[in-house]
Amino acid sequence: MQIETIIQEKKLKLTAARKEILELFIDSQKPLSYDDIKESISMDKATFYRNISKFETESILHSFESNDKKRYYEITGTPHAHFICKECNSIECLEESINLKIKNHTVHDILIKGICQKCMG
Amino acid sequence: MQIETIIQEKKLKLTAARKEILELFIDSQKPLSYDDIKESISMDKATFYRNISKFETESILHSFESNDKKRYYEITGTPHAHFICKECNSIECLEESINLKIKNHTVHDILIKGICQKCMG
DNA sequence: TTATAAATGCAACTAAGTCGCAATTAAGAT
DNA sequence: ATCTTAATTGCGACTTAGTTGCATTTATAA
Ligand SMILES: [Mn+2]
Ligand SMILES: [Mn+2]
Ligand SMILES: [Zn+2]
Ligand SMILES: [Zn+2]
Repeated sequence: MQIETIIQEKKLKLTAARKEILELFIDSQKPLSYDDIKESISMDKATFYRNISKFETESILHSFESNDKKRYYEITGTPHAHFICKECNSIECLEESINLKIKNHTVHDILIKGICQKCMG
Repeated sequence: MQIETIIQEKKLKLTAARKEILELFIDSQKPLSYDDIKESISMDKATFYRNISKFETESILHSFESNDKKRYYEITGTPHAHFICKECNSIECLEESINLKIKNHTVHDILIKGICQKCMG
């Protein structure tokens, strides 16, 4: 996944901030919040959120609200559901695809909440 | 569903605020946020949230975070999934039960996000 | 190069929810 | 019926995630 290619395809300017953000998300195996990465990036949070916003409208990233009031972002790739632990707030990408249809509705995401293995003791 | 019975079973004090909150949630066909009902209640928001919190630990209510940064609460009854429209933020209770197991995880809730009938045009 | 629209940093702001504290009240004991 | 006391309440101040206005900077293409 080439950052320059992604940016050029969407006709966006390739800035240092955008490179930093995309590198982080491309390398990450799980969704990240601003809070997760604020120490690893050098831009202002306004810049972070404005770029995230643009990446979302361009479908480069997508996001969901977790249980902890934070929004989590990840690269748009193979669609998959997420498991959120209500106890430790950890998020797992579920690779096993869930086939789910609801008539008169278009399903985009599935979030499953419960207790993860660690927290079950 | 008798409010007095619910309160007494959990050994809570029956206050005016609690009556107001429970009446609203018992009558509602869908989950509600503080913002949805703040005009309909007479207590302070701190009182609302403290009572909601107590009701959640007593399993009288349960809640989830939607797409709009607000938390939604509903009476704990028959377990069911929720559909959240990403466009209009409306929430629907899905009565058709979804059978879903993930090994080494306890599933409590399922949130499905997408586009509702209204928003599909 | 230079022009210019887009992007950035900063600070001030918003909105949902939380907390400390003094005053009030529900409910059991007298 | 009144007293006692822990639980509950209202208020205001606070926290936290994210947003916005504006002056400055920068990526791109003419
Ligand atoms: Mn994922
Ligand atoms: Mn419901
Ligand atoms: Zn966990
Ligand atoms: Zn909708």
